[in-house]
Amino acid sequence: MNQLDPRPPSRDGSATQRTYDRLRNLIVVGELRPGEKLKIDTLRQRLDTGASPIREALSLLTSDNLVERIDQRGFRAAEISADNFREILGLRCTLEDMALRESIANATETWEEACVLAHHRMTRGAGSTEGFEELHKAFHMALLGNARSPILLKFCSQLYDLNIRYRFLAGRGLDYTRRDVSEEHAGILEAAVARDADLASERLLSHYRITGDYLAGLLGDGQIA
Amino acid sequence: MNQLDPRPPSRDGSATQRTYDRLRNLIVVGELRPGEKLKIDTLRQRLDTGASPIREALSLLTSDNLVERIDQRGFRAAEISADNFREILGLRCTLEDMALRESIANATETWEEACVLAHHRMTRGAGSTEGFEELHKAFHMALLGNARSPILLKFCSQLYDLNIRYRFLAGRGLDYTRRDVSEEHAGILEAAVARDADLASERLLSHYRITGDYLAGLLGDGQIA
DNA sequence: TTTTGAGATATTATCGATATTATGCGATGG
DNA sequence: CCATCGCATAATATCGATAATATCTCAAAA
Repeated sequence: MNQLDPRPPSRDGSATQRTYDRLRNLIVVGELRPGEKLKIDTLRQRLDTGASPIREALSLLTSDNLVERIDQRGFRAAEISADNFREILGLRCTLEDMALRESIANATETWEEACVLAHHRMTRGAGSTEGFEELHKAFHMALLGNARSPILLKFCSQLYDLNIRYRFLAGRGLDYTRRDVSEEHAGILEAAVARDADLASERLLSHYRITGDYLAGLLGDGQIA
Repeated sequence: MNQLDPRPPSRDGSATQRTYDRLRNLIVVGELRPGEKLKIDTLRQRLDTGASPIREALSLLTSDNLVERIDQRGFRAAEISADNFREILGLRCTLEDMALRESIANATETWEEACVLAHHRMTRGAGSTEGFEELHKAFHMALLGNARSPILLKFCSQLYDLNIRYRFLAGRGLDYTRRDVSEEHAGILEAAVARDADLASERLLSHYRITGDYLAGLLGDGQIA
């Protein structure tokens, strides 16, 4: 009877974790707008949970640069700016280049298969806009995942989220319908599987910069706010 | 024995902020050992505050990689390992190199003066082991401080703390009495003020690697645990 | 019209208590 | 004698309430 409880193991962990995930998602997809005040009580109602998990989740998101804590005046969703976006893009290119090379340097068959699998799932899920972003991130992280650098990977993951937030703010799917990203993804995967670090990195960075420059343009025009 | 904060009025009145600062310090200087269970109630007594600020501070420290949160079993001080240290050292070299070059590229007289000032204060404070580390970090951050990259600087600051923790665990002052670091600091400052990015970066990284290799050796021998 | 300040309101930060969950120990059955 | 189960204990995660703090309103004075 002890271990046979039907739900506890499968049921998601703590309320804090759930709240953290949900809040992060709300901010990343732009449902909580940049600069918006995040009132504890409002969120408490909206997510149907207590104040403690909310506060803890907001604290964690502060460290992810998705939320800003203001003196003693509570929290707000992080502001956006062209400078901020450029910094994210630049750091991402540097850090992912590093991670990708290290990942390829440690290449194993297991890793290779994980990449192929993640890519397959991503292409499969391309239909539903909803789950796609999750799979897209999974693919990119799978590429880097063989780097034995947990801290570096954490940085990359954080930067990924910060970056994708701008894409959502610009309107979802906006950039992905304008060119054939599938082609780019396939190219990156191919180079990685071939253990060609230089080529893979070049393709990866180009992949980022194309989207990045486009978004930077929108930001400059004030079309994202 | 256990010296209370030399600067107890941690500027902000928030109990959370105070608790965060104090806990971080306790972990960095090794008073809370790597892997040690961090029981809420014990800390609550020790720091004389409520459970909420403790939890919030621990959450923040989790994001700094100084504390690990275990499923539903609370928190513990982050473990240490040779791999972890090597990763920190490597990342630090890469990121600080980047930040330093950007900082120098944006060089202004104000920044230059801030660096000189920070250096002066550090040499002045070299006597008291207590305040020195604070000033030492301030000097290093001042060098990087002109880079217009808040996220990058935040990463550098985090990595600095993670790194210095290993130095404390090896015994404070251990490495700083073995060679003339003042000389190294002066050299870095000189190159930075002269706007010579290549030279400054070379000296900075060498500064890190000398200490780093030494500590890596200790870790390998199992002399740090 | 603009500025200033007191009171009222809203919101946060913090505390104390409870319920949930893990852990350790001892008894029971193989 | 060893392994397993269940109970007692301890610790955590969460909630509800309170105290501290900021913000807003609006009237009065310059």
